[in-house]
Amino acid sequence: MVDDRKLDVLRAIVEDYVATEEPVGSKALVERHGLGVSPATVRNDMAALEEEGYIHQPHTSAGRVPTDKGYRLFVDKLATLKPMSMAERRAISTLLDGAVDLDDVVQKSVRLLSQLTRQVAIVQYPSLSRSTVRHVELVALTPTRVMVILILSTGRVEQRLVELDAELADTDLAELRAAVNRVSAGVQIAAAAAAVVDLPEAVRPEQADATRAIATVLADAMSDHRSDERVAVSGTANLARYGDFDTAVRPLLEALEEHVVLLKLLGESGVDAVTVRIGHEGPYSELAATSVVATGYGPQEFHLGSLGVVGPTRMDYPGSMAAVRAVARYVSRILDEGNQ
Amino acid sequence: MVDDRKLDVLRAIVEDYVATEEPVGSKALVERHGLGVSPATVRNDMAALEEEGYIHQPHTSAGRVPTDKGYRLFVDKLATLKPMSMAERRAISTLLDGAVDLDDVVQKSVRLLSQLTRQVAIVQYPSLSRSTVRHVELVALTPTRVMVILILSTGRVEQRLVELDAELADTDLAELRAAVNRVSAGVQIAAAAAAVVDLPEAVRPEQADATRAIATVLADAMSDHRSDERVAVSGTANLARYGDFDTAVRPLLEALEEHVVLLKLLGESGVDAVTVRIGHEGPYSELAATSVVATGYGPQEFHLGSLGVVGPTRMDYPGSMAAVRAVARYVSRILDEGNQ
DNA sequence: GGTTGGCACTCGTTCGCCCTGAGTGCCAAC
DNA sequence: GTTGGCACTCAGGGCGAACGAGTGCCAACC
Repeated sequence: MVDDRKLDVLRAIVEDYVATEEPVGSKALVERHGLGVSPATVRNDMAALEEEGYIHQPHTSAGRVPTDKGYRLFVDKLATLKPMSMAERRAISTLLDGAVDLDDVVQKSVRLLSQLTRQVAIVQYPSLSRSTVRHVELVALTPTRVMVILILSTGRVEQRLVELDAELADTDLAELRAAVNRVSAGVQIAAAAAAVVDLPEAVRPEQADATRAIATVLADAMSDHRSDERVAVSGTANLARYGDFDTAVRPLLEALEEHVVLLKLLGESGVDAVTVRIGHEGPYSELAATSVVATGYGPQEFHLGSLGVVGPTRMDYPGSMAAVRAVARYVSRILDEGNQ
Repeated sequence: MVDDRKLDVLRAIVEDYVATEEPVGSKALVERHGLGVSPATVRNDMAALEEEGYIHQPHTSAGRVPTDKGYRLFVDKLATLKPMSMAERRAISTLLDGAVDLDDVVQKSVRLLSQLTRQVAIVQYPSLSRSTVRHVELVALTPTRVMVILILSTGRVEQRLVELDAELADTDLAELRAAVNRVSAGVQIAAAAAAVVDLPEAVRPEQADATRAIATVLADAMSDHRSDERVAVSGTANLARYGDFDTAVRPLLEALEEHVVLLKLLGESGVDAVTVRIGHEGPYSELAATSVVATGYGPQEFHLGSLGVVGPTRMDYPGSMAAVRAVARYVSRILDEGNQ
């Protein structure tokens, strides 16, 4: 049975442990929080909490430390989001409003998030596969060299260089450009890729070769999942505050190099729903000492990407959750504005 | 006086210390390197080397450790570049030949460099300010919304969105596009920016407003030094091998977050000239324990950007220098090919 | 029945101690 | 100039004692 006071005790333990990084004992607990009961009572509660697996004693003569299960209960039942201070809100909006392009938005958000939370922040670039094609531009750099530029609804731009076997007249290029845009503008990227590869059959024979070359590259760019894996990371210096280097910092540093791993960590939480993954709950056993606080972002509740922070299980969940949500909302808003 | 044998002794000390991370004594030295003299002789030389400041004794009963000055002498006089193995060469060329665009080249090189050297690798994106304009594309997304795309000689693409006060006809846009390209194609970016701002006066009055808006944005993008500061970093996990966390790892992690700092670290060594900055020789006193091995890259000896590695002063200089040079050459070659 | 104060007990941490051994500097001999 | 010998230094490791934070349990209390 977990009654109210036991929850209070758990909350106090989590808060103290997060603040001090040291196992917390019954006496310190009643002193620092106005629990209104004696240390002995708290000890009884602690024994019960330990029995049920919410806290744990590193060794007999030490205080208690929350377990992953304990943090989970804390997050689910106890954590009320810390409201962002006015100054913080202002910092977010002025910083992000000044962003000039998509890259800039991502860079600035990730930086901001790491500063707000003093954790490692991760922001995924808006997913390529979920966006639609806004425009395709073909630019002849030389008569046999065409730069293909793909502009997506998110503001993302991809470019590729194509070498042609034969020269392509400007008028042909213009025709081709029109044709490509006809079948792909406004269309989801995967569908556009499919439509584009069918193009060569629809054009005049003398354009077929060039069209085929360009269509191939374009389809390739549209289905290039490499760019789906782009993420920005900031705040690795905050890892320096970690206690145990080998079990906590090193695996995390390694994970941060692997963008695929990062994306899996972030997961796919819905827009406006902050997900918390605590220690072993995550997919990687090496990261059993780290937690992830993440959420999705995108205009109109449409999931375009994820962002979040990673840190030690012993982290400030309420604060991180609030910051993650606040930044995600601003990013969503900005993407929305750029898109109208 | 530093004679040949003393240099041999210094080289042996550096090599052993780099390998073992422990102060090296006279006995171990004669055993592991065929110096052909007795430990006592080596001790005399060591005393002399210490006198002259090339090596240093952490405490009385310990072996010797090279000083920054010692590493400097080692690098200047002693380090012959370790030739890359055939396998390494092949890895470099196959990896980098597979790169699809500029971003990809940079990402892959930085990754490669960190793997080859097992250090933190840094690659600066080709400098915006040194490139020329290859093409400017104007795309009307809506009648009052124009996407400006700037394609540079390095393959870099910048894009900006412009909102117009009034609608702009397609024919006007085409005219404007032609005019912009006329004054800026092939021109160094700073000059192009200047030329573009003069455009509004050359066009028909009814286009002037739109032209002005577009020219402003374009000039802004051309002179945007923010993007000059872009760098890619990889291999931070290698920091985990560092000994002292607080004096070595933390300041470096912090520096890695500050791209401006990184660029200053990389410096501006000439293409094909590998520069080594050892410990305190660098501009930041907090980074007194780290060295930088860097070089410039760019086609035809033309400096477009820098790349290099940072690591502890106790690092494998010959290996790092060779890897840095090899990667820089490949990158230069690729940029050159893309440009012909 | 839950709460409290008291008390014996546990055990990780810290400190001081000694010892060991790697490495040195110096000197006399070659 | 090189070498072997030798006394000296001193960081690091191992050991044991003292310390103290924190506990569990029990009897008393409300």
